[in-house]
Amino acid sequence: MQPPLEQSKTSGSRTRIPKSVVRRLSAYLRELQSLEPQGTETVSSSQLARRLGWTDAQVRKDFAFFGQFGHPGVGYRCSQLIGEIRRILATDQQWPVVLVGCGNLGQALVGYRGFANQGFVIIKALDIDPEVVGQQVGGLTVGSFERLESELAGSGIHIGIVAVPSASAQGVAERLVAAGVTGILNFAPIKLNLPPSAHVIDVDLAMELEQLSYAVVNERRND
Amino acid sequence: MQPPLEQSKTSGSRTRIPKSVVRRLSAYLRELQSLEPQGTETVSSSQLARRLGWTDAQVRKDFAFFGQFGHPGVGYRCSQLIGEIRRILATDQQWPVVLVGCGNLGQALVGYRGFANQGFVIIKALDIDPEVVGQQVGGLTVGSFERLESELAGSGIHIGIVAVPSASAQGVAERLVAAGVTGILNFAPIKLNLPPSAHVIDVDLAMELEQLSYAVVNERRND
DNA sequence: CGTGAATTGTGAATTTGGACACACCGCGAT
DNA sequence: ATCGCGGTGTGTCCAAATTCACAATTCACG
Repeated sequence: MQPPLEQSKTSGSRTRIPKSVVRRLSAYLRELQSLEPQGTETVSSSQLARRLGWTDAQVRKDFAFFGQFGHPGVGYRCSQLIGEIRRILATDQQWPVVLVGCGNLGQALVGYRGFANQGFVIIKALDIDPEVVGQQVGGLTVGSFERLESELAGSGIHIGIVAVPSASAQGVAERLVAAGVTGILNFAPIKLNLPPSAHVIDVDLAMELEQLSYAVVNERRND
Repeated sequence: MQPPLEQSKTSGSRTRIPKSVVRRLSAYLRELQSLEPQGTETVSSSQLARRLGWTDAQVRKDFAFFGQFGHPGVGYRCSQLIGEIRRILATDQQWPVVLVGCGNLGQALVGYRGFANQGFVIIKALDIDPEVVGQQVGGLTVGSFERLESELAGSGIHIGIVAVPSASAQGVAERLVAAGVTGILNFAPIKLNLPPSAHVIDVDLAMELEQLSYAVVNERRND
């Protein structure tokens, strides 16, 4: 039994938090956000679990990583829990985001309502193509990627979205990181090679379809 | 030691295959596809591992689920391995796909080159909005979702993409399943409730950004 | 044709993440 | 005020997945 040094869950719990837990946190948040407008005041771990297809213990364990949000005998108060999760995910603040690449996908992302709902606002859209620079996309004027550094100066932007062709993605990402972006959402189907200070999340849509085709062909009860 | 009953890895290995393995298979495929054009004939498990940030043992174990594709002392022949993986993922064939929802995102998806590269072709684009039905989107004429069943009749479509607002997603998905679609790529940020015969993969873009904001705020060495 | 270097495939060990079960806690009803 | 029910937080256990380590195999080269 170690002495209870600085291990009080409620503040800075230093037990490494698995990626999968943080991922589920987002899922809980979505579920709560769809529950609250229906007038649901409180929700129990087993209700949440049933809706998401997991176990109640899982739900409670996940929350326990970050503190004690529940009320024994009652469950979790939706609005409070939403607040807690947003605080954990750091979406209780607005995140300005830069988008690089205003092709089909990029343009769609600028107009995507789901981002703003969760606190992410694309405030800069950049492209390398002179034909595109200067045009209006969803209320934004496309800036020049070549002037990235000056475009970002003082903007407080730490998150960037890469929606450029595979061939350009690595270079774009490096330049973003050099300009102070530490989180990158990458839509190019290649593995970015960046310093460990940079956080990358890949969204490979073809990969998702591959998972589907595999699942469809191998009809089994293993989901 | 059990007798070698129908367990010859090479054909129908009946050891349940973890989802995560199939996911990595897609990643290997991308990496190989970017390697081959560079003239790389063979690749070793440790090379692949280094590029993807995993361990060599992991790479070999993953492949071992499906058979023995390697050549001791040599490694894996890229073109052969690509073929094997595509066969496993069932992307050695063309998959016709139906898209429902031709808003910003939907339109971008129709024009997305990455799909066709991996064998997925959106051959039907549908929408519920009479304003949109009949318009041209990336070479396709938008059809009416209301006529879903007749649109899909005899098309051999088993994969559908749901790119509609959250409120309509559940209904759309149910109707797709009823029309014979067994694999659904869902962009709506809600949990679809479907019979277990249906395979669903969720792509929640705001969730991905949440993972990023969490990572950016909690700068740790835990990725 | 034999030897050495390289690399696979895989059993064993280790780590990680998830399920179970239960003590404890509040609230509501009587 | 007390009792019982519903529900959380968590120690313990179990399963799954990752890493380790090594025998077996192939190719290159002399």
